[in-house]
Amino acid sequence: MPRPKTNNREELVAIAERLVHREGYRAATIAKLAQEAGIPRGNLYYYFKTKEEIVSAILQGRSAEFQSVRGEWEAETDDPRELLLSCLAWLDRTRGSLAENGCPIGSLCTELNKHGGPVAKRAAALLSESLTWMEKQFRRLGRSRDSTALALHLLSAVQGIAVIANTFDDPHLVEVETEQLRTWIRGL
Amino acid sequence: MPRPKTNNREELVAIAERLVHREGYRAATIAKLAQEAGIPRGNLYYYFKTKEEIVSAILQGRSAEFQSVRGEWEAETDDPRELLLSCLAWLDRTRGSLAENGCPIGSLCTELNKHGGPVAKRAAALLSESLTWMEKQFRRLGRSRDSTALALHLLSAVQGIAVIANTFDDPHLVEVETEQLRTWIRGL
DNA sequence: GTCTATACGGAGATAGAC
DNA sequence: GTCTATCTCCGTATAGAC
Repeated sequence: MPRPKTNNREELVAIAERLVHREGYRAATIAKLAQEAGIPRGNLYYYFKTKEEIVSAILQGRSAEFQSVRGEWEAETDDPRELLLSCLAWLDRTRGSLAENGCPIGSLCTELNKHGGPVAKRAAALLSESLTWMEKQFRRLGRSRDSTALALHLLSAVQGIAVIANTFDDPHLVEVETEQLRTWIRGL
Repeated sequence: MPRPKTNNREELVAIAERLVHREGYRAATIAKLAQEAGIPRGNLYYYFKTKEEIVSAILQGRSAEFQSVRGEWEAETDDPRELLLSCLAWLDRTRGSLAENGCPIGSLCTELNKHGGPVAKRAAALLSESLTWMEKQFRRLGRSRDSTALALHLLSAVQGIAVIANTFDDPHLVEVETEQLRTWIRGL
């Protein structure tokens, strides 16, 4: 019998998600995670065999989350231009978080690529999903010739402004850049 | 008498620069640095009191390096558009390094901002210098009204493509994005 | 399932001989 | 100036009582 299931694992992943976003993979230690969850260190190893397994669970959660968000946009409109603008609106709404801790995927990719290992590829796959989605919208906009390049430009801009806004700790920069990107998308 | 001065300190900074670029601040340990330099761990503390002091020296070096590079561009031309294109040419030339290890400044900013501390601000100052320089060129191009936004867009694009190319370990992506940015600059 | 105790390695940093 | 030895703390992970 599964029972009400206090499902601690999911709660732990949620806490780890925030912790890793705030401090990065290396700095987000097992000790800190256990402390924030209010459980002893050793207990975590009942749910996760290794630290990498935790980050793996986080990435899986993020992937589902983004898929869900894109699903919501697509439920509202079918127009590719509107979909890309929805993406920009989302970027603008998350500016506070971006300025405070950077992009939860991008900063993780940057860190994990230096550290190496198999998790790095899983993180990269998340960005790849975004890229593919954007590419599809540009194609549907009639830009099948340069859809790859346009998607690259957009994802690049999103990741770039996340780095800059985080570096200068200034959410307003996201607003400014979003407005420029909006104008660009509208003019295509 | 200063003497021929084997000036080990500068050599150590150069080695640390590469190590930190390759592995990041936290992963670039004193032990690895000492090993790559071929000296014992404890010896490093004769030249640098703390690890932060090493990164501080690296940042100082990078700042001088970028100033020097911009100086070279300005020695070749006075035209602001050409100067911005020089910047893009440099971006394109460094694509191998960017794909392999990311932007040496941007990735450091991302990491140090999470770790906090006074060095984070010194790293941010480096990006600020680039931003100011770009802004100046856009102003001289006759775009004084939106020079700040345009500079933000350019620096953002540079940082963004560095993240993406590094994530996918693909220098070609830098070429593609550079070409788009070139077209953008030419059309201004 | 939950917790305590601890193994074991590696981090930054210091003391002091040479 | 250079090197060895070592201190102290913290990292992941495990063993095993309850």
